[in-house]
Amino acid sequence: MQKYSVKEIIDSSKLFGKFTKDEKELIIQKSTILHYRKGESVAKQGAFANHIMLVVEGLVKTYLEGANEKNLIIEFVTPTRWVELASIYDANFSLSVSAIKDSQIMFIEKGTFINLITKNSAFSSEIIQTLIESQKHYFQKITSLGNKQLHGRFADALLYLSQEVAQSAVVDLAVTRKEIGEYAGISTESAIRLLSELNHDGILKLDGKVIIILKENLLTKLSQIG
Amino acid sequence: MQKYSVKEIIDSSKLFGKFTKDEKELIIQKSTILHYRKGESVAKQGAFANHIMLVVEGLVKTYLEGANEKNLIIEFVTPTRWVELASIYDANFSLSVSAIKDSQIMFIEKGTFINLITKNSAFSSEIIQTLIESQKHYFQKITSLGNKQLHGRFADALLYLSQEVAQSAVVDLAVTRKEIGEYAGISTESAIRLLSELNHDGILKLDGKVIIILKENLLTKLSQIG
DNA sequence: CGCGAGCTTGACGTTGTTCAACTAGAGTGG
DNA sequence: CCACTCTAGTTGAACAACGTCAAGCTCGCG
Repeated sequence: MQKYSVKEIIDSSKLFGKFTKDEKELIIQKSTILHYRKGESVAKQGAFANHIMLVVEGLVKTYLEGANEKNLIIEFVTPTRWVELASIYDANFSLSVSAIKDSQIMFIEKGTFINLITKNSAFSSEIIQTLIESQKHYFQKITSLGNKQLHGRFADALLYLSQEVAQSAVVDLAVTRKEIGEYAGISTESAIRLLSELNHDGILKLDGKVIIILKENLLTKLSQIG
Repeated sequence: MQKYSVKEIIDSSKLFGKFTKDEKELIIQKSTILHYRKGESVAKQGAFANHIMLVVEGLVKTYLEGANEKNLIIEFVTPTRWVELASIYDANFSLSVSAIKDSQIMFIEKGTFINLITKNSAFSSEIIQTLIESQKHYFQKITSLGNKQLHGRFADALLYLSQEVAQSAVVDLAVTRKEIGEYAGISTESAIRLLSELNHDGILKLDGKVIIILKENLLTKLSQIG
């Protein structure tokens, strides 16, 4: 796997396009990239947060740790996206984060980040827009969990994985059935049963961990019915 | 009910403390206060949004309209708080809003609001903080809906109503059992049954629509158990 | 080559919604 | 002011939806 440097990321990602040369230099000084193995924990819900995280390479999940050993996955984060932006103005992480594939995460020192927000209003507007974008995602999750049942929730999960994460009808992520269930808010067994049911009905095709969506419009219908 | 003027609100609420005299003057020119009767709709999910809303007096609810006629209440908003801040950078409302009590809502023209965010970095930081604060609320709702059952969800709802909305052990809002159910993500009948169960067990006391929390620590325990 | 994690399937039990019927109180029009 | 209606609240019973449990399988990794 290619190892990225902070400079490469800052020069290539449009997230940093609004910054001056000096500001970029500052970020480079105050940032570092760490490497995580598949399965490794990146951040722990409740832990002290003093950096802002950005996925540079790989795939991570963010999740809420429930009372009864049950996790609820909130998001699968791909490059190049912020992770747990809420930690900007929050001393502790609201979510846990762990790597699904081998991943590289860039950490920016929090004070520097806050400084940039204050100084650069174009950047702070972007952050606000990103937060609002996330908010819409949370509303979708709340709708899914709150007033849909099995089929609707599962369809939501598949549509999310395909459209938002894989950005393809071919969902070739290293995601387990358990994780699909934890994202959809259903049991692992239900996720498995639904997958094979939809496979059987020709709505999708299974090939090991790879899921190929064949009839997205039917999934959308399932999502709407609830 | 006292009728508020925009000027009174801007002079008295700390939300506007960071603005200069000129900025305040601008807001006054670009804002208006409207009155809503109990039950009236203030904003409709999906509708075009060109103002930012602030509850000045009364009580409103924000909710997601589900597929099968089921609403899911996201928040009960009291004075003086922003409603549906997401509409800053979103053309359409993500949520519906309606009045639970007779209410007064201040509407600020969106362009002006965006302008203030850009010009006044202290204000934009505050908006970011408010958005992050909401985010934590959404995570609580997701946890509640996603991995708790009846009792846990209901306890979450009561604790929210008492601690966040009423800010008192005496919950004297004009909220119906149906609305409590719609907040907790359970059926109206379940909400009723749980209320009378907890009443019977001495954990709370019912007096018509008024709910008095007697043993908050037990509710907290129920919430944790799930 | 063996072990464990992930996957799969069926049977069973629990949980909570839905349906139905009834009561009480608040609002409305004659 | 009274009758009427409609909404909110309440309770019990039946049923459907899903999670849980158990058992066996497969595949990849050490």
